[in-house]
Amino acid sequence: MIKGTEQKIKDAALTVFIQKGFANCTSREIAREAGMNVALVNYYFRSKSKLFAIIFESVMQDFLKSMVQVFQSNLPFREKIRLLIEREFEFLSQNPEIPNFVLNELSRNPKSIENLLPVLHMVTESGVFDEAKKLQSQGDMRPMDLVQVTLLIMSNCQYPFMAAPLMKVIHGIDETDYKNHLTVHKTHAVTMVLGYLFPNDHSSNHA
Amino acid sequence: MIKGTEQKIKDAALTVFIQKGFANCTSREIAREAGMNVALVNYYFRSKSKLFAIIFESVMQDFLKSMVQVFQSNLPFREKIRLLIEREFEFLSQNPEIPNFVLNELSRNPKSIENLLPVLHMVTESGVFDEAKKLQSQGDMRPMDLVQVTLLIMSNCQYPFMAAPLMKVIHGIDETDYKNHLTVHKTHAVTMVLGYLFPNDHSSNHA
DNA sequence: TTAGGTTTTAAACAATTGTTTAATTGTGTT
DNA sequence: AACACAATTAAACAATTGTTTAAAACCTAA
Repeated sequence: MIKGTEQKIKDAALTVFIQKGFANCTSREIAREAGMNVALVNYYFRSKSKLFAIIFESVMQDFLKSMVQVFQSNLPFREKIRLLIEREFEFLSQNPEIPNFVLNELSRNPKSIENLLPVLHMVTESGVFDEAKKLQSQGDMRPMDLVQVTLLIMSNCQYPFMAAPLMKVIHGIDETDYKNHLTVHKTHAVTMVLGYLFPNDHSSNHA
Repeated sequence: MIKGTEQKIKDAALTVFIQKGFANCTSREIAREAGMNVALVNYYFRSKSKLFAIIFESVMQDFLKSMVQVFQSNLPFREKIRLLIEREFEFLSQNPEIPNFVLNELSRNPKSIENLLPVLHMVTESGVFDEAKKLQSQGDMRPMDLVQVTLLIMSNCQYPFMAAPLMKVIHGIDETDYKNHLTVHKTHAVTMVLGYLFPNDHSSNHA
């Protein structure tokens, strides 16, 4: 299939923005990556900032919608968490720079998330939070604030990908080695998080 | 005490670099923060890059030396881990932007860590890794690669601070609320990680 | 074919960047 | 006081930035 000019620019922008961040790249760099003139980028997207906003929002939408999809499934809560973690590892294996990209932008410009509030509400409205609270009141899940639950899950999924350069140099290993460690790490993350959230269920507490 | 010009520049650079990153700030911004002329910054540090390198290395040294200090103590291994996590939370409470700062720079310029290899070796030479391996062979610690152990610890310490802007917007809470969640989260991190690393020791497995 | 429009380009714009120059101020020594 | 040297500044430099302009190339329909 042939890609139109607009899509070519979006693809190039995604590549460059994610790799170098907003401030650390130039309009001309994006144009070059897309194989065209600088002016044409602005002809389609008015400005570097507007182009960035579009890319950022599309990345966030993909990310959040994948989460919501898991939450809306009719799996038991415990399996939702497991699936969420496994999916996250899969996704991040192919897009390891996305967490950094998102967090950087949010700290650079906290308002950038405003247009995404509707998508964010889909998470709340999916009912996962209520589901968790119910399990907690039944004693089937460790009682703790859901902010902590979110943190436990995302910490153990996202950080290992974000910290790749640091880990490689600390342990003196290369890219391939580290990727192998990451696939192993997925099972640890699943076992540990589930084991902590559901301390009464010993079916998969110990590897 | 009176601060000399050179130190004033370093302080200003630390503030600005950490807050905005290398690419997203200007030499003039640093000079203004230090209350002086742009040329004076270069008079003392030759260039923006050289100044950044100095700041980066000093931040990393503080960070790593604090780790080594824990490792060199004569606490039992389990307590070293606990102390490490607690110290990390303390440190990050007052310097929450440092992980982002470090990881960004490492991905922007992987060579920036080269001058720090000697300090990095202090971690290896502290003997923690051997200590862990010994405990594992004795069956006192869950058998797993030490890369994974490092990851488990750092994920659950650093990510919660890095993801503050994202978490605040996902759960619709403000800075104060989130800080409270972070202090609670420390106990979860300690309990979960220790419980996972030492599954046979039930003394503090369940909160 | 040609007229009217869209798409693409080269060139220019003003603003900002990191860095340097040359002059000014300050400080301490003789 | 006069000199020498360090510290500080204002001004300028060339390069790069995001953005705009005006012309060229392309397309489509009559």
